[in-house]
Amino acid sequence: MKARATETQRKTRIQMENEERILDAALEEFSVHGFRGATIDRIAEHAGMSKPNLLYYFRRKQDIYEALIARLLDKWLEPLQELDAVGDPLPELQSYIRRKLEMARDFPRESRLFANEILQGAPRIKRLLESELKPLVEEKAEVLRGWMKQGKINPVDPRHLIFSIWSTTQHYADFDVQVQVILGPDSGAAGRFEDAARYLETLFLDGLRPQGNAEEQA
Amino acid sequence: MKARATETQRKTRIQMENEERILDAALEEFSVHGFRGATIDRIAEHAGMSKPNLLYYFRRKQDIYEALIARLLDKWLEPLQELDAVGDPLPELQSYIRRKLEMARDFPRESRLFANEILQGAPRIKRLLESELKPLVEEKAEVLRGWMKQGKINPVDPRHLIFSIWSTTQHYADFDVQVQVILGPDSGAAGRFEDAARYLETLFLDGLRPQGNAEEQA
DNA sequence: CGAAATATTGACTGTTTGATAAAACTCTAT
DNA sequence: ATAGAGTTTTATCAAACAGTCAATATTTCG
Repeated sequence: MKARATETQRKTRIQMENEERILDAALEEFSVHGFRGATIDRIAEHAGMSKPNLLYYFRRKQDIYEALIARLLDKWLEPLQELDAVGDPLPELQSYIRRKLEMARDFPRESRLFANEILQGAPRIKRLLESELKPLVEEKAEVLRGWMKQGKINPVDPRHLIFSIWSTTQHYADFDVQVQVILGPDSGAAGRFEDAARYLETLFLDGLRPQGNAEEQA
Repeated sequence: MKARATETQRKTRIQMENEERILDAALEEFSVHGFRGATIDRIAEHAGMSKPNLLYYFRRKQDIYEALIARLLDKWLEPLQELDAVGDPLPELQSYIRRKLEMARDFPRESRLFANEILQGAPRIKRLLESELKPLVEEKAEVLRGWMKQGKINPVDPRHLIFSIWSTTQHYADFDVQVQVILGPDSGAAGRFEDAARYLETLFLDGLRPQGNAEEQA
C-alpha cells in the first residue's frame, strides 16, 4: 500500500475513476444538505460503492468535503478572473454578468455547495476566502474604480457592485425551486435563463428610472 | 394533560415561555445547519432544558421546524405586502428595497433559515410557496406592470425585478461572512448597511451607465 | 504465469441521534 | 392545604452515524 496522501501524482486508473464518482456524489449530497446534514452512507450509495470502500479513498468525511471545495473554488472564481482592465467597461461588465449567469445555469450544485458553506459561517473555508477571494476582489475593485474615474461607469462602491452581481446571478441556482414556483415550471430552463439575462442587462446598465425622466411627474 | 395540538388557545405561562425559548434556539440551529444538520440535543441545550422536556412541547423535530416556518413566513413577506399601488412608483420601490435591507440587517437568522430551506429544494414548504408566495408575487407583479405601462419605471419582467431585490438584499444576511471578509470586519455593521443602501439605490434607479452617455465614446 | 500492489467487502465498534415511558416534581386554583 | 393539571427528569431504546479492521478479491506488471 502506498501513502496516497503524501504522494502527489501517481494515481491508478481505478483511483481516478472512483475519486471522480465519489466527488460527484458528494457534491450532490453536500450541496443540498450541507456538511453536517450529509452522510457518508448516502454519498457511498450515490457513488455506487460500499462505505468502507469509499473510506478507502477518503479517510474522513471532512476529507471529501475539503477535496471538493479545493477543486471547485478556482473554477468558481474564473469569471471574475477574466474581468479585463483593458476591455471596454460596459461590455466587459455585461459579459461578466452573463458568464456568472451561465455558471449558475450550468453548475447549480457547485453554487449551492458554496452557498451552504457560507451560510454556515464558512468554518471550513474562511482562510481560503481571506487568501484567495479577498485579494482577487480587491484587484478587480481597483479596476472598477479606474473605470469610474474615467467616467465610464457610475461611481459606486465597487465591492457592493460585485456583491450585487454575485447575488442576482447565483439566485437562479440557489433559489431555483422558488424561481420555478413563481415563474411556473412550464417556463423552460432555457427561457428562464434568457429572460434573466435580458432583465439583468437592463438593471445593471440603466436601472429602473425611465431615461431622461429624473424630474418630471404626471 | 390537555391535548395541546388541537386546542387552539389555552396556554400556560410556562408553556408560552418555553415554546418561545425553544423556537428561538431552534432558529439558531436550523438557520445555520439546515433541517438535517441540526439536532434536538443542541436545540435543547441552547434553550437551557433537557431533551425530553423539549420533546414534551414539540413531539417531533419536524414539529419545531414547521412551527418556526409558519411563524416567520408572514413576517418575511410583510415588506412586499406593503408595496402600495397608489404610491409613487420610484419612492415606493426604494422604500421596499430599504425595508428588505432592514430585514436582512435585523433578522439575519430568519433570512438564513429560509435560504437553507429553499436551497434544499423546499421539501417542507413548497406548498406554502404555491399557496401564499406565488399569489402575492403575481399581485405585486401586476402593480409593477401598471407602473411600466404608465411609463413610470422601465419595462422589465416584474418577477425578475422582484428576484433581484430579494437576492441583493438578502445577500447581506445570508453571505454575511463573505461580505465581512471582503469589506473587513472594521467596517461596522451600521456602516455596511448604509453603504449597501446607498449602492442599491443607485443600482436600481440609475444602473451603471453614466447619465446621458448611452452612445459617446472616448 | 505468479507475486506484489491495489481494491473491495463484511462484520464490527463506539457514539450520536430521534423518540418513548413512567416516575417524580411543581404549579395553580379552589 | 391539597387535588389534579401541568411540568420535568431519569432511564431507556432502536436506528443512524462515522470510522476501523482483518480477510478476501482483483488488478498490475515483471
